[in-house]
Amino acid sequence: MWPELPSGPADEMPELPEVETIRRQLAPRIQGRRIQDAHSHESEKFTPAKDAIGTTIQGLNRRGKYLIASLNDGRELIIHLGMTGSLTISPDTSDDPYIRAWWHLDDTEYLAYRDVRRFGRIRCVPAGQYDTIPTLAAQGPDALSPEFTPDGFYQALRTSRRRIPTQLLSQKPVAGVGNIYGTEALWMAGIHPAKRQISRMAAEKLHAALVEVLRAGLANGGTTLRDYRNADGGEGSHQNALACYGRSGQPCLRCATPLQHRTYDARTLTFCPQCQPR
DNA sequence: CGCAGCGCCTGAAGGC
DNA sequence: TGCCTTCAGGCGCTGC
Repeated sequence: MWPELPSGPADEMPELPEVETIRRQLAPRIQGRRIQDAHSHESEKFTPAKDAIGTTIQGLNRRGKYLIASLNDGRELIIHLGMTGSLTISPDTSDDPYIRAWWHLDDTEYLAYRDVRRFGRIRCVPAGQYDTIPTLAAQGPDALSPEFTPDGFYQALRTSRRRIPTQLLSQKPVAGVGNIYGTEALWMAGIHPAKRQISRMAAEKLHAALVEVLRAGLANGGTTLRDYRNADGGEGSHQNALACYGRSGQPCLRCATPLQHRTYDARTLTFCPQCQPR
């Protein structure tokens, strides 16, 4: 018998590969469509969904984990999926109690936002005006953009004395990374999650690992451990490719040492004590 | 201005 | 069986 996994099946949150998968599926289906009507949960996290009524969607972009729909009146509809958010297109509004918002497109279909835990949020702002969305305004280059460079990444990591995983989750050195892909990249790069400073060479390895693991996650359509579904309701398959996240107690795929997990800054990090020395 | 600490949420899982 | 507690965690906000 393997030792127990960390309590319960791990949750997952939509990170860059999951959000980009959804974006690619939705973009051609909502572009050019008019939002005839909209509805939302009463929470102020979601009521801005209704601010987009009467506009036409011109395109759907993404920055980090934020989906950004450009509207024809110069504003943008911004959607963050939080931990359990999903977006699907359906011919009608269902009685699903976890639908927190929907937009009626051209009197034909509905774009539905489902979020069990309500950690996501929706905003409607003048294009590019993100001062009321602090994480979006302050986040670093998107991990799959050309602006994400090894040198810029190293310099960004140098400016903070927080632990490396905490810096990654802040979205400041790079945008789009969450606990799953961050854990995988740290394992790939051989960096212990308690570290606060790393060398230029280690930063370059981590940069390459992040790009590699996020591209792999995207190629696999995202990671579905429990909640994540893409815009067609389908599951990703990258959970089958995870080498470290959720594998505490199981042997490291490189050196067979049992992986360990520990809480740093209120987040569970799994790592190999042999391959990721302090 | 960086950052620590807290709150938001709910279902799942463990304890008794 | 069922009630109660704990856990998970991205991000916004507050205050040091």
